[in-house]
Amino acid sequence: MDGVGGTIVEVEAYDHEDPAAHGYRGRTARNASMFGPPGHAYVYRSYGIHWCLNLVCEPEGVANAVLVRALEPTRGLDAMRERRGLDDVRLLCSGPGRLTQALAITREHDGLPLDRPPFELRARPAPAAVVVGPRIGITRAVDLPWRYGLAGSRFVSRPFPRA
DNA sequence: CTTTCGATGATCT
DNA sequence: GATCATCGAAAGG
Repeated sequence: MDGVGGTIVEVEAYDHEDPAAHGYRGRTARNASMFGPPGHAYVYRSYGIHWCLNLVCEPEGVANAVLVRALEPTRGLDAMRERRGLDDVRLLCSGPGRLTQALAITREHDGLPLDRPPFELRARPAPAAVVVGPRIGITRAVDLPWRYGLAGSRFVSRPFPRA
């Protein structure tokens, strides 16, 4: 993504039968890309201020997606700092609205494939240790433990509950 | 440390 | 008219 990026350290799952998901009540103009082919982006405006990035999951035609909530920044740190108006690496991408600002993701990226520029999504070289917990900032299906984080990462948007 | 609250606009009812 | 998968600043302990 334009020379900036990092390692995904926190995501949340949104299933098509999940009352908290945008796709739950069927296809609309906003969530159309959620119903499109897997491996593409679903980007929407949040609270009129922020953008949020989802990775559309299979199967095609079913509204399953994963919200990217935090990255550990690895490339283009200075560009991110400039966009965010911050120096603290820890705060550059530790939140769904923050990482889209740091990466300059907007509605223009909605529906784009994640394996081609400007995106460049790659698999992690080795399996990661993962921690789970309840999702953040939602009002329905609050108890589903569908928030996943990289164990021990200091770059998650908020700490995970202690085991 | 914690809680509260305003910003801001598209989307949905 | 109400809701919202957020953030950051401000105020209170």
